Amino acid sequence: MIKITLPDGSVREFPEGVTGLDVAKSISEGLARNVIAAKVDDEVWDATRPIKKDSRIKLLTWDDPEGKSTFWHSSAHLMAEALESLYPGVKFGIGPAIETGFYYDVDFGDRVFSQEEFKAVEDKMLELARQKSDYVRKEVSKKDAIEYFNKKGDEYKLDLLEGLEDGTITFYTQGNFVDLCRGPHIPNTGFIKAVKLMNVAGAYWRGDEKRKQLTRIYGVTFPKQKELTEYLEVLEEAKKRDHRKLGKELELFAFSEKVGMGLPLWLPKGAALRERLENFLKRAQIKSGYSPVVTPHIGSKQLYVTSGHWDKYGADSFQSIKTPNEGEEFLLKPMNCPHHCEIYKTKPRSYKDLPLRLAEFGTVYRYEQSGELHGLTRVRGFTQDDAHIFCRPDQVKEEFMKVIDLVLYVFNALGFENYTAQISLRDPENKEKYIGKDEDWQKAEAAIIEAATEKGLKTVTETGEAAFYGPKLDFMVKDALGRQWQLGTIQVDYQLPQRFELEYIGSDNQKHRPVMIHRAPFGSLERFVAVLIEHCAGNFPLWLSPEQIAILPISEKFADYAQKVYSELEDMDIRGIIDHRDEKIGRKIRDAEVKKIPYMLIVGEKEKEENKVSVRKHGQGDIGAMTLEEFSNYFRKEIQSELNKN
RNA sequence: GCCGAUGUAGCUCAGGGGUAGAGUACUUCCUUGGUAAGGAAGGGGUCAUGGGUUCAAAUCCCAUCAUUGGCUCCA
Repeated sequence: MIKITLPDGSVREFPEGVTGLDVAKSISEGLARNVIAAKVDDEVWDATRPIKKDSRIKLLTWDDPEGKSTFWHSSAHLMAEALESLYPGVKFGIGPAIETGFYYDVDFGDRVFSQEEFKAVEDKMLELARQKSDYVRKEVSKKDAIEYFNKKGDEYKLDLLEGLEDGTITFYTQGNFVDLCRGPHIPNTGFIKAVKLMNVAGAYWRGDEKRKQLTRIYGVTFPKQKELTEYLEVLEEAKKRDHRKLGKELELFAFSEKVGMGLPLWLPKGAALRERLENFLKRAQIKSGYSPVVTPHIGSKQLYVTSGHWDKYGADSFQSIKTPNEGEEFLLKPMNCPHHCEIYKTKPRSYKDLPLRLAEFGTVYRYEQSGELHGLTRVRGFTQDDAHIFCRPDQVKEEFMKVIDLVLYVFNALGFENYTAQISLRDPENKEKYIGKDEDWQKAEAAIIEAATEKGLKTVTETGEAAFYGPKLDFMVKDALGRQWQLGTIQVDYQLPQRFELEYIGSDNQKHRPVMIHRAPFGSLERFVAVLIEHCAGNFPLWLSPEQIAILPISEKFADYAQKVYSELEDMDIRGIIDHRDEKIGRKIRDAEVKKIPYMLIVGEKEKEENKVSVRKHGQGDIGAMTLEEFSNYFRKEIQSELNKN
């Protein structure tokens, strides 16, 4: 007999070789039907795998994240089985579960697999699922495994096997499909009730550009049809929030083939929004001791040779601008830091001058690969809300924490609550990818981790994601379709000050080297606006709305009064439009609602007489008549509360 | 950059080897209407661009460009 400890702490005895499923059955039949896998001493196991020693176990169902991922991983196998039966001879790469769903990388040989064939594969998967084939785990020797895949002719599995130790290799079989797999899996295919293939894409084998490109098929499955339907509805909703769609509908920005790909054009309404964001941050930065500066859009090539960027990115950038003079070369600036370093150098600095915080909304240009461009989130020309803090080494942590405060202030004012802070450290295995001394890296990494911990940020740490000159902390936010984007960033840099030979005179009257902190709370205005659009589904906070009010005269008889209201509001710094069209009020209201204008002011006979406006709030309806004075107070109060959230 | 998909009116899209369609927006006229679409008429497209096949191409084929889903990349 062995002792099994359940999550509630209770201990039960079972014969050796008991399975998670057996344990579930001993609790209730209902639970047993829903058990997908079992967590045995922190490792997820098949629910049907015998347990041989005393263990803690937790039964996993669809409601557990690990249950879902097991379910989807098994679904990937099911899809592979379907593909193998429909397209004999296909070869398989890897087929993991992902955040929602799964994919499998498949080599179809010369055949092109397209979305047209999804239906057939889905049907086959459901047919196979209905057979309720068990997922059977089998330990195999490396020799036998190699022999099996040699015979099958699957070079990808053979490649994977090379990296595996003999004695740790397992196969899983369901129906006619055998796969090299660590597991775990759901008990049988019958759990899978709803199947939807999402899309196909190319993916390099092992993520290596130089290797063969496989066809990656994405799918998602559910234990109930209803859950699939709900999931698809959520996706539909997300599409409605897509900033590319809303940006066009709300006339915020546009792209032009003639201007060039990845170069956004800000339309009047988008520009208004952007300017408000800029002013908001500028004010906050002045309060926090930043000094605004302005630098040109190009810089001599020598500037970037000094900074090290030329070496690192020169070949993959917009190429240099030549002048009529022989040998004179300039680059469109891809970042503002080198310019700011030169500002630092314009005069000798004392330790008493530090920290020096130079801020600039600097527009930069980067040659992103064409396939990388994406709406406003990935463009070739964008404006960073950049600043560089030059400080003494002993000030790094404090400055870092102040920047975190500023970023959180911005996020709060705009209602971002779902973000994670990603700490990116260097990959200790690949030190040649980075410049600078080990000692500096260690100091910088420690400072970031400490600052983030002290501020109580929710963090994830990624090794190998650091910039080439230093570690960083990025604030990550998801877009409407669940794609993750980097917004604010804070980076510690010991390298540039060295390359530019920046110095300050310490209290000891000796020369010292300052540390530089790069930071951008928005990241880029472009990406920030994109994420903001999706975050609020185009219903911007009142203070940011490009058009805060729409004045809707009942008929053209009230055009004069409407104009008077408009001018008075303008004096109160409330902006908007008058709808002078020859349309009925119902129509004007509808159009203003569709344009997501926060307030509609309806003016007619009644209002003119009483010198009032009838106020209608977007998404809510009529909130009654007010004098302009009353409306203005109401309006200001709302803006106040928006900006003072927390 | 790579693999797949897409490109028809300002916008959303239907159609499809025999010379172009809807809704909406726009213009004009009628209507002066009180809280989410009043009525009528009209203008608007080298069917992304360049080649090829064909008596005939917007439609089929190829290339290019752009968009898009991913991959790789992201100072």
